[in-house]
Amino acid sequence: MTRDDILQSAAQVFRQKGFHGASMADIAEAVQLQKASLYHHFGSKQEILLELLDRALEMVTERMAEVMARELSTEEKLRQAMRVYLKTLSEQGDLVSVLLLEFRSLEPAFYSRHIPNRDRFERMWRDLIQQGVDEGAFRCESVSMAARALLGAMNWTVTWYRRDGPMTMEQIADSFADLFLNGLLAIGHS
Amino acid sequence: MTRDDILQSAAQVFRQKGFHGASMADIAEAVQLQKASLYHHFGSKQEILLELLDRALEMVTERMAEVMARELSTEEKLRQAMRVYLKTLSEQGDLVSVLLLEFRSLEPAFYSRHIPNRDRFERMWRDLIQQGVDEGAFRCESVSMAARALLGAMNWTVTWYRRDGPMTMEQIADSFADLFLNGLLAIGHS
DNA sequence: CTTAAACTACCGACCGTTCGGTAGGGAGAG
DNA sequence: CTCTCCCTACCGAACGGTCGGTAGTTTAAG
Repeated sequence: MTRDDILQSAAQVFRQKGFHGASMADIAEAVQLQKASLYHHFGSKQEILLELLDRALEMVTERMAEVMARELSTEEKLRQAMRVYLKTLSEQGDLVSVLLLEFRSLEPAFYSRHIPNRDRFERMWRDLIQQGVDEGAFRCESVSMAARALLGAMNWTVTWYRRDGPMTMEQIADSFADLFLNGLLAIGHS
Repeated sequence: MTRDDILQSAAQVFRQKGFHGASMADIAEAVQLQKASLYHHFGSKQEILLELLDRALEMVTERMAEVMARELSTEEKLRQAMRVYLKTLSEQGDLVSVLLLEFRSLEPAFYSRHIPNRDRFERMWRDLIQQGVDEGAFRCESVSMAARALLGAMNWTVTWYRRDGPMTMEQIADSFADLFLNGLLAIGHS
């Protein structure tokens, strides 16, 4: 059993039961180990959560940066960013769910160290939108509110998306992108 | 101490620590009672959560229905619905946070009884958007995806909104409404 | 022989919950 | 007016069980 195996099982258990609702015994059972054996690999339950959050955030940030570096129109970049992020959310559902839903369970010390990374990821989205506004491709009152609406809609999918549902994450991403780019109104705007 | 006092404090504690992270002793302390005394008013910790969720959902559904009944254009109705929902979210932050974030802590039996009410609330939003499409005022590929994007953006505010932040919930609501109605693109759509 | 990784056995603390009991305030009978 | 009875609200103490975490031992591979 490797560190990674434990993390993967822990993410699964945390997603199902929540951090406080899941016990070390639950994690141990999921990874087919005795509870005490977990402490050979990790110092504490908190440490498992912290590493999960770090890894998850690093992953989504990395993938986002990769999209940002592409040579594309801002509109297309936004579309692809949404597609990549939501695809990550479906492929690494356990990991990202923990990132989005359980980071409030971090102890204050770890929590405050986690926040800056989180902000960095959110800023990438703000910057992307801001770039569109600067170019004249986008138009919106508040860039930060637009970014938060966008991220909110996408993040919230962890609460209802099922892999065996009627739509794939790519379809959902395209649907969201159309909505955010064109809006609901049938007539063009002034 | 009334049942309501306990519920209010419980919502506050659940929001801060999560359902599983909060103990009956925490709730008792918040309402200045011994934890044994809580069992005079409620049968179990689960029962407190259940009643909180029921009340919260009933409240937002009621307010939403009130807006739906107004004689307005569909666009204006959507704007007002968003304003009312987000205002509720800021005024009853504890209650709605528990509704949105802790309902997964319900035991399966209660959970399945809760779901239909939840669906009923979400359907109101879908119906509102569908009405706009039928009238020709709105245009979107998938009504249910639009509703979920809308609700996701709004629900996610519980994770970042602070009452002492730079924007009021009304401003945020208007900002979100403009974004969802007009979209990001600067040029009119085809 | 060493060392990493797993085990069994256990700890004190805390969990949700229950129990027996009490303070105080009406309600009804005499 | 008072005595009895009951009721609501609450409390201190304790219950069985589970929690995160530790100590010490065995296993297995290099």
